Amino acid sequence: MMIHSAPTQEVAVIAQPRTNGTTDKRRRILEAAVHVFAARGFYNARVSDIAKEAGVADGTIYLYFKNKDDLLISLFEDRMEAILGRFRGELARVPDAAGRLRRFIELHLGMVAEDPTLAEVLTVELRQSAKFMREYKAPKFGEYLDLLGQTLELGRQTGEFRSDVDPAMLKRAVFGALDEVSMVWASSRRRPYELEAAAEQLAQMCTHGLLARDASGRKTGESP
Amino acid sequence: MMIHSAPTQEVAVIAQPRTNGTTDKRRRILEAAVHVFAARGFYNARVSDIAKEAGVADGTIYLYFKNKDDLLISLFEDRMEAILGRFRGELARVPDAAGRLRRFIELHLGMVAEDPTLAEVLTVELRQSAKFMREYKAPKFGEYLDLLGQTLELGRQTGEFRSDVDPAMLKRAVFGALDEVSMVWASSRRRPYELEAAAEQLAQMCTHGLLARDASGRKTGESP
Amino acid sequence: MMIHSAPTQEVAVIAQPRTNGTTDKRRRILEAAVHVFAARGFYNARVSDIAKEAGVADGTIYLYFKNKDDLLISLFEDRMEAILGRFRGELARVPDAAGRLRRFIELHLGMVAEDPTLAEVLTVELRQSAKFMREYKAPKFGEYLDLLGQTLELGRQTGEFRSDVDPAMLKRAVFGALDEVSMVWASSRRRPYELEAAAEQLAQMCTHGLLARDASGRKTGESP
Amino acid sequence: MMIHSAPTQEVAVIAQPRTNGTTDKRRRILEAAVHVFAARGFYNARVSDIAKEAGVADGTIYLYFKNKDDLLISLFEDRMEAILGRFRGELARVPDAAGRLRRFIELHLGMVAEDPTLAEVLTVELRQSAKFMREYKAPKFGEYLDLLGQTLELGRQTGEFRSDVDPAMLKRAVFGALDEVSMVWASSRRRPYELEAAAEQLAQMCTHGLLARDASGRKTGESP
DNA sequence: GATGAATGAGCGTTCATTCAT
DNA sequence: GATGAATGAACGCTCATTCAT
Repeated sequence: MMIHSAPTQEVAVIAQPRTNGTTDKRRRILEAAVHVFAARGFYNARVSDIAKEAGVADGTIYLYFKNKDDLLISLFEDRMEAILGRFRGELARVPDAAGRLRRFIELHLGMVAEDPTLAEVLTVELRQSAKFMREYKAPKFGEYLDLLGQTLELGRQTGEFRSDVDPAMLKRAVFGALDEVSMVWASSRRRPYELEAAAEQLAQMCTHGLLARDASGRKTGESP
Repeated sequence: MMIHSAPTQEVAVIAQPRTNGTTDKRRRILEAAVHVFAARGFYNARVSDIAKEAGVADGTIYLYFKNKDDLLISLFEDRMEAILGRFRGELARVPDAAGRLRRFIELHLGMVAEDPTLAEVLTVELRQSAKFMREYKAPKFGEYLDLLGQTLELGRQTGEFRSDVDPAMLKRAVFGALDEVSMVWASSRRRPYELEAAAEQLAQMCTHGLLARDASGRKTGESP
Repeated sequence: MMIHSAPTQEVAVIAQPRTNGTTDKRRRILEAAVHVFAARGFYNARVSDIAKEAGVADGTIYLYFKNKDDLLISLFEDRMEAILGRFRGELARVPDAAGRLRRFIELHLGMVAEDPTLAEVLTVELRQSAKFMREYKAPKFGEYLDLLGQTLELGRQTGEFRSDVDPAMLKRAVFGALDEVSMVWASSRRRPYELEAAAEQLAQMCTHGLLARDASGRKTGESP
Repeated sequence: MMIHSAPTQEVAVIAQPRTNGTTDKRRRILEAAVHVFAARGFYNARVSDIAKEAGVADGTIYLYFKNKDDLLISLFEDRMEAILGRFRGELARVPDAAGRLRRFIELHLGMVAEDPTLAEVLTVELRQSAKFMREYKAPKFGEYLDLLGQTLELGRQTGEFRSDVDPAMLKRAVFGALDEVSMVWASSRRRPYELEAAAEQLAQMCTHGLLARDASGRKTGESP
């Protein structure tokens, strides 16, 4: 298994082809926002703190983002964009649903291990955003969830998973499990468990728990 | 299965022995806080809104709670107290670990079905609290998680569950799954799935996924 | 002539029948706003300056007024209310249009002489308000202008004034003349002319200029 | 009478002898400033809006004007310069004071009819400027007023007007009347009166109201 | 000269908390 | 205990102005 999943190829090849000033400043602000939001939470984070950490003036932030809310949203979309790209590539390599589910779990927790700070923000602040901006639909996050949903649906249709699995609900359940495990790990100073081991256990639980047939080939009981 | 799990005994027996004014006012404030926090989120909720909804003056809130943070914390502790009592009673009736796990899942989602508003607050705002009050340890919430942890540990020790299950991590995973499923259900105007069905599926996934032996009695592979 | 037109009756009798706290604080804020707006202009006036001058906290202003704009508007309406009351009473005592026009001029300039600071604000800031709040209709100011308009219309209908006078336009002209004369007088440290003399001259110009017949009883030329 | 007083000669003769870039850019900025100040008012106008409308960069404005205030001041001086030239030429053709006064009124309102946008700015924003820049003396505006003042003084000295007319005050009154009538006309979407008719009425009122003798040759009463 | 990205001082407004009644 | 008017610290955001290119 590969938790510290080294960014496979594209990242290794070229980091930032063109570092034009604009992109750079925007990137620095987002980077700073991750740290400050992680450290203080969205509501307690001061825009001026982010500016200071990014090494720009307060006003500069408003050249790149509409307001504080937009900064958080952009952060989500920006990071999710990259994550989605990587996940799609990785999942495509795995043919069976159970394998994909396992890979997803490994990738998710691998990502958390790589960048705990980002994980904290994506994990904790996403919830509030659902509250404080009723209108924000987090499209990228929807796509992320759908990677899970599609995997579950695939397994259901191929008969790999039980016919009664409800992807719309279970994608939330699996995500919720990963998210909580991630948050606890990322938030606590002294890491309470190994993420690699966690990935293995969660993969076991999720895949075994959903399989249509057990190891002996016997059909598992489906809900009536 | 029993999602709309009617409060079994204690609540029915002693409703409110003494309705002294003080307790009543405190209760009304907490009640109002649930609604306002659910509707607007902790940070966007104004103390004066809670006061208005509770039918008391703004200042009165500070007679019962130290500050806004304390109001949220007290809300957690207060509700968790009741929940813990009920859960402990219910779980004690089930002898085996798998059955207890299933019962916990049913109770948790049943609780959400009973009081979605409360679920929204407990579910969403708990996350932020971890952020905004580093010091707050949420003792009752720890006890709640431990009900899960003890069940998992029980199963592990009796050999019902695989020997490698890590209760400290898995209690988080199970809780995360329940929490996310609850939040989505409680937050969306039109309920995206049935909570009863969700309980059944989650119980299946969690119990089957953790069992030491499959239905044929064969040992399931444990992680090396 | 009576420029320093002593407030005839009502004001002399009872100033403020009930000085309840609320009214008092609101009054002090409005009073302070007059001074600060007069001294610095609406846009350069800081809300905190007004608060300081009123002897209240910044936030207190927002208990009585929606925002800074509303403070200016309320100031207009409040002062105009009182002015309208006085003017209506005074004008009713004069039967002929020319006399009323003269009395209006005397009252207007008398008011300026009494409270130059208020005059400065009413005079200068009213213009901008028309600009910066397109929606604000300044109803009381409309009534004030109509006192002039009605006087002109009266004179036109009784034949006292020429039949071609256009009250809608001329009320603006007369007001504009008074306003400009007032503003210059109130704004300049060393008063450039006597307001009493100005009132006499303006009254002469306006009444003679509008009369249907000159002193010899001959009809004055009307515009074709 | 000639309200739509076509720019008599000079403008037709020399349009723009040299369109060197510098002058052109300055001109475009002033032009844009007129529109933006008229549309939003001085304080609500953003320098960047003016730059955009002028088709130049924000910084360019500061190559031609010291700051935003200076832009407004320069606008006044620039436009007044042209206006003064035209007015002086026109007034010189009229020998008697009453005729000149009438001509001034016609020219002023004619100017407003020609360029209402400019009128709005000159009219409304001039007031604030008196407030926000105590030091700005608006020399050209002073000259403009003096055209009126000199006319009144002329009439007084020749005995055409009553001997007690106070030019220093009355020039303000006449200007105020014209200004208010202009502002209302220029500001309201649907023009509330005809400017030509207004000019005629104001000319009547001002001249008749000031004449030393009425149509029958009888001396009008002077103030004691 | 021209640009426009960057700056940062400045201000309006909010709202948790206090305390005189 | 209960009130709610008053407080004032705190912060998001704007925009005139600068200056490196």
